Amino acid sequence: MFPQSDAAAQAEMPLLAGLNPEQRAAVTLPPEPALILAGAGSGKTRVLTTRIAWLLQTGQVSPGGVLAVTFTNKAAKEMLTRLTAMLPLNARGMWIGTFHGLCNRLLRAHHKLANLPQTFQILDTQDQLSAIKRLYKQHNVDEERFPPKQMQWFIAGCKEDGERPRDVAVHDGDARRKVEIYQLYEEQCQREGVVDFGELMLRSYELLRDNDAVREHYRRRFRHILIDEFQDTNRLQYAWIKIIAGLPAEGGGGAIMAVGDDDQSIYAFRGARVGNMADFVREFHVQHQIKLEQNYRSHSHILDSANQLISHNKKRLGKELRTDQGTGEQVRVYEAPSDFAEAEWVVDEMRQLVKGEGHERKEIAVLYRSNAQSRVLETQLFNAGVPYRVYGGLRFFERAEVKHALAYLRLLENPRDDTSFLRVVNFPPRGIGARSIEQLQDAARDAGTALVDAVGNVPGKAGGNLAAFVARIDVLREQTEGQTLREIIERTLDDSSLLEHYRAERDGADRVENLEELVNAAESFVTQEGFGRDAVALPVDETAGLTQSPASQGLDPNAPLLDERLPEPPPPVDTDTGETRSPLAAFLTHAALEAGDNQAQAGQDAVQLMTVHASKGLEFDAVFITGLEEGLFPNEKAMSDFEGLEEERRLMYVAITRARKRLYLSHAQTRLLHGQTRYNIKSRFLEELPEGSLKWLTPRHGGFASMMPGAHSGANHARPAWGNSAIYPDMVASAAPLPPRKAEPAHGIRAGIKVFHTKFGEGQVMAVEGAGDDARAQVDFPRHGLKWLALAVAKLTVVE
DNA sequence: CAGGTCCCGTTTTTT
DNA sequence: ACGGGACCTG
Repeated sequence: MFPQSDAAAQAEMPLLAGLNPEQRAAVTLPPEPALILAGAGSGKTRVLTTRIAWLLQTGQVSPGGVLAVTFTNKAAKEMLTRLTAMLPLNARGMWIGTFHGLCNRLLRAHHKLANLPQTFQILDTQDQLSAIKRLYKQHNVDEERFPPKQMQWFIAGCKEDGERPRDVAVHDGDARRKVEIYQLYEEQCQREGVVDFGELMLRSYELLRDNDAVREHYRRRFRHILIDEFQDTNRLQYAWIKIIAGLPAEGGGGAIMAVGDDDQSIYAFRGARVGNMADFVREFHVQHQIKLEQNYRSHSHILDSANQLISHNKKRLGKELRTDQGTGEQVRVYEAPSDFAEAEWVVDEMRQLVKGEGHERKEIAVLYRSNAQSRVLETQLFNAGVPYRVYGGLRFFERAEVKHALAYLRLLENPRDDTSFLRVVNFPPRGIGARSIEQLQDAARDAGTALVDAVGNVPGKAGGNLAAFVARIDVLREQTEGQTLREIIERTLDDSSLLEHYRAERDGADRVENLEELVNAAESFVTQEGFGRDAVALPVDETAGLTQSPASQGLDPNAPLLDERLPEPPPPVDTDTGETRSPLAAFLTHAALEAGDNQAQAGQDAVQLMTVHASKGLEFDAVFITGLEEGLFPNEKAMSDFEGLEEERRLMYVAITRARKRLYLSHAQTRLLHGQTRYNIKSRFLEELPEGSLKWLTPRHGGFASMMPGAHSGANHARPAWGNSAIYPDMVASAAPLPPRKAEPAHGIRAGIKVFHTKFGEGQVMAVEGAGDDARAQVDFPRHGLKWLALAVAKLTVVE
């Protein structure tokens, strides 16, 4: 699109220096729909940010015309950081954020049109569940019949499909009841002025769908839309993109760039639809598809392994990673007799990496399929005195004491937030028991009001206590009026007696610390997000600016002069979080949309432990992928269908591509799971790797089908001697003593052997668990698939 | 209201 | 095995 030669373009565009041809092509695509297939480690974020910088620098767009959407706050922050490092620019006008963050921004700006109070609060998953449970009590819903968790899943699913209660197809009585509950839940949320995560998306989608002026306004404004991790979008998110961009058929569908990798799609279980990629190409008439296949991360033994593994998937858009970095080391594979021994081995290897080869601990990661696997590893690391860090678990803003404090703060903003009301009405305890609360809830239901408004209807002592609580909040609200965020929070912690309560508690020290940390978090929020500087923005009026024609609005001061006039960014909301409200309100939104770090002891040079899912997007010099066993990885629960297995394989692909220089793969013959020893055979994924890129640290034998020699007849394993000595004579010395073990099961069914079933025919035993009458075996029948069979019932004969 | 007991679930997770 | 939540009792 530029007439200059490459060299000339580069001279003028230092931004483009150092990009490979595909990357440069992607960055400089014309303003038309495009799909970038970005392989792992191919410089995706760099392309995205350089694209934006290039568009700005060449004057094709002003900051206000950019909409960039990510999934996580981390990714959004990263994009913004890199962008501001590239170009000195005012990031204010840019809309870079997560789907939910941007939706929040839209809804705040147009709260009236969206039929929400400006102070609407956001329910996180916990809050949502408690809201549902509360609803159940009010309407006598049977928790047994409609488990709240399931209901929550149902509601989230409906919203992800864009369905309101009236849109849900009903086939039977149970379904009708579920939809009724969904309806009641919606009414409750509306009454209380709260929205859940799904609602943020759906409500803003509907806002755009139902208001022509608003929709047209944003379509005109956002001249360039970029979407990261497109393979992870769900149905509603894609619909949202379509409505904000406009399809070509509707005269829209201009410069929209979707970046993604179908091979790294690992979130189908939470609604992600890889199919959106193909739909996008079709519906936006995509003419530009670019594959980024040059990998800048890993050596080629590692990449070859990843490529070969993923080639076993049938459903792919097709892509192969390559590198200039040389072959590097082979992938090391280890078979351990037990999960315990596997963990020991991991720790030994790590010591060698750190002490012997001078690797930093934080450059070493141990990945596993499920969180339960971290335990053994942690024990070993702890005993060996190796500093480690586990990802996952409760995040800062999800901790009980922090949520209590936030509940008080939310009541200051919105007294009708019943979820928050109930959370703290008697916490710390102030003599308001279940009885009083019940009375209050009944009164509120009868009057059709929020709890706070029904307090006057509760007679006697209970009513007095409740009134005292409400008065306390009211006084706090008045007294903190106009104070800084820090002052508000400190005062709230004191006046609520939360601090006092935890200080008096025996094990309350951590909680007190977290509450103090909350003050710090608020403080850094204020400085980082610029509150206190110019937080008091214009009044929010969603019609302002929409009725006027763009031409009458003048130019964006940041916009370069172009022959084309750019519409001014929409008036009201435009700080980083889209807030125009008080710092407190902004902070509460921040807390709800960004739950904070979930890793302990940050900063220290520690080995990193995490699930494969959590590792996506990260990279390390050395990576251990542990527990490569059938049933665990690929996980049996994910393997009910073909799609499930392919997703597991993509998960393995993600895991492999985390490693820069060294990759270790391991599996254990036995593993303690849910208090029982399970006998697992090694993962099929190990068989799907290129033999030449692997280095077996333990003797290799047999294939997928022939595990555990010596186990193919019932007679052999009556021997209590746990049998590696026969198979791996060289391992006896090095292997750690095994933990005490129960005697061998008498039924003679063990993982790896072939059995015959009168109905299903011949099959292979994948796993055995339980003992005595409870013993069951998972058998893979060629014609019938995986089955769990109770050994006391099923007639299985061992096939020689 | 605290403190004990029973029972359930236990793949992956962000917002 | 183990932790969290619901439920019951003193």
